[in-house]
Formats: sequence, structure tokens, C-alpha cells
Amino acid sequence: MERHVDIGDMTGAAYGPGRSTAQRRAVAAAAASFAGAFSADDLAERVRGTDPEISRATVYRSIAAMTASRYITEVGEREGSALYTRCAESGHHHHVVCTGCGATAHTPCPIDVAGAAAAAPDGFVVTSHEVRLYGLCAACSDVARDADGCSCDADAAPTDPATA
Amino acid sequence: MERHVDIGDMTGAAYGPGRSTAQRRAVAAAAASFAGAFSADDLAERVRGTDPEISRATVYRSIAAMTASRYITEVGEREGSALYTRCAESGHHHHVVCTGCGATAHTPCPIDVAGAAAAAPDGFVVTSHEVRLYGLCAACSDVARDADGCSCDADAAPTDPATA
DNA sequence: ATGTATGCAAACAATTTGCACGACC
DNA sequence: GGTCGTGCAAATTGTTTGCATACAT
Repeated sequence: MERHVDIGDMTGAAYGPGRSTAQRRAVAAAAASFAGAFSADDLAERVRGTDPEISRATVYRSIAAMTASRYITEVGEREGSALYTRCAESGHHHHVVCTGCGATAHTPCPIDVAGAAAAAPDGFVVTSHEVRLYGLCAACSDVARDADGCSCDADAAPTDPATA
Repeated sequence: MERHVDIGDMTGAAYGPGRSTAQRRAVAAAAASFAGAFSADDLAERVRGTDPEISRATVYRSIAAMTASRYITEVGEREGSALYTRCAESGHHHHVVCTGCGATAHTPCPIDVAGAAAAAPDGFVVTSHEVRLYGLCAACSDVARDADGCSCDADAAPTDPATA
């Protein structure tokens, strides 16, 4: 839920190796501008505000580069498309995505907390895992209780509640 | 959550509501014949042994029906396609999929074990989750240690280890 | 220079769907 | 007989890729 976005370093490459191009900088800035989760389309749409000429292929390639350099992380999916979030935290953890407003929050890895034994029965050795959590942020769950419109201020693209 | 599926009752519909047709019975039997995880293609290929004329659309529609009736469960993915497994257990749990041979094993839900608090920080209410575990079964991890070929006997379609 | 990034458009692949026909109850 | 399931083939859709050009280093 917290935000550690250092905008202001958009003069150089905002993430990892690779060349610093106007498009890449624009995409990185757009990614950082989301308070929560965003899809490739959300990102593309937002980048168009900066660079209307940017191509979808470039957005996808930038997402791949940002994911590889851990500038962003895939946190779930919505309607068949992947959701990402800007995350500057190091260490193994996961994210909860608010299905109401797209806000995200960190969570410790439940598998680490539960212990390997629980996850690896019968001699299985767990080598990798994926944990995706969906829910409602404090603001959206208040709203849900009040049966009113969502009023939280996250500017991420809203998610279809049906997905939950 | 409960199940009303009687295995061994392949004369009628092997799962849920809907009509009992030869194709549906063949698909259900094929699904049950896998020792571990299988993809839609794996299933289609195996069903062809019984009914070479079955269409891919029917396989997908049967998968949807079997998933809805909890006769099978989606347990992960491999190379972009979903993996399912036959599962007769009731109660909330997850599966580990062996990336070597496709074998599966049950595991308690790590999120339940870890406790809601860990998964739901900052006032978030977690409403749904997805947990996918990949690893190596006892046989495959032995093999990995011996740097030899996989000798486990699960007849599920092997999974690309790179996916892990 | 030289190699990487971009754009465009075509390619891809898993899954879904419209439609007409045949099977189940 | 009416409804649901099936087959075929075409459509969908998120994402990837080939290729020629433009740009960063």
C-alpha cells in the first residue's frame, strides 16, 4: 500500500540495464504513476498521454524488461490479462490486489510462514510457487459494507469484482 | 464444496449434472486415467484413443463442466496452457505438481496455516486466492540427485522443468 | 560504427463461440 | 419434441515476433 516511487530519476534508465530511450522512460514513469496494479493495456493507455506514438509491442517489451529487472512484478490477472505493480521492496513477499480499486499491499509469503513441511508432503520438494491474493482494501471494504460507490483514492484501473 | 461424484459409475454421467453422452463419459474416464496433472491437449490426445472423432471444443466444454462440478481442479499451468488434475478430496486444499513427471500431491492451504493476518495487512480483506506449487516428487528428486533419467511411474504428461 | 530499440503488421496459441445437426430424456 | 451436446470452423484475444529503420552509446 505504501509507495516508494522515486520519480525524479527519469533522466536515466529508471530500471535495469538496456538503453535509455524516451519510450522506455515514458513507460517506466507511467508504471510508477500507478498507485496499485495495472495491466499492459492500462499501462499502454497511460503512456499514450506522454507519447501517443508508442506501440503496443514496445509496451510489452518494456514490461518484460521491467519485470526482468524487478522494477515491476506480476501480481495477478484480471479478465485474462496479467496485472503488474511497481514494487521496490526486496526480499521474498507477495501482494494482495484490491479487486475494487486495484490498490496493492505487501504480504509475507504464506508458504514461508506455513513452513515447507506443510507445502511439501510425500517427499515432494517444492521448487517454485505462485501466490495470488485478491481482496478489498480498507476503503473498498468499507464501501462494500455501506453498499455505496467506491471512494478509495487509488488511481489504478478498477478490477471487475466478479473476478474475486 | 461437497461432491456427489461416484467413480465407478461410468455408465451414467461421471460428474455433476448435464446429460450423459458417450463423449462426456470418455473424457471423464480419460481424466481419471491420469495419475497426475494433464493439460487440455493431453486429455484430448488420450480421449482420442477411445473416441478418435471427439472434437477439441467438446474436450474444452467437458473440462468446463468437470471443473464446475469439482470432478477435476485446475492446479497450475505449463507452457501457457492450464493443467488440471482429478481430485476427489473435499475441503480446502491445494496441489503440488511435479515438474518432472506431472505427479500431484495434496497440501494444506498455506494461507489458512499462516493465518489471515499475515495475508491481509493494512485492513485488506482477502476474498480469494490462488496458490500454485511446483516441485519434484520423491522419485524425480532422487533422479535429479543421480543426474539420470526420470524413472517415476506417474503416467501424467511430463512438464518442462524450465517452467519451474 | 554498431548493436539495440521501435513500429508496424503478421503470427501465435489457447480457448471460445455461432451455427446446424444429432442425441438424450 | 424440445432441449442440450457435438462438430466444424471461424473468431477472439493477450502477447510475441520478423523485419527494416531510427537511435543510443
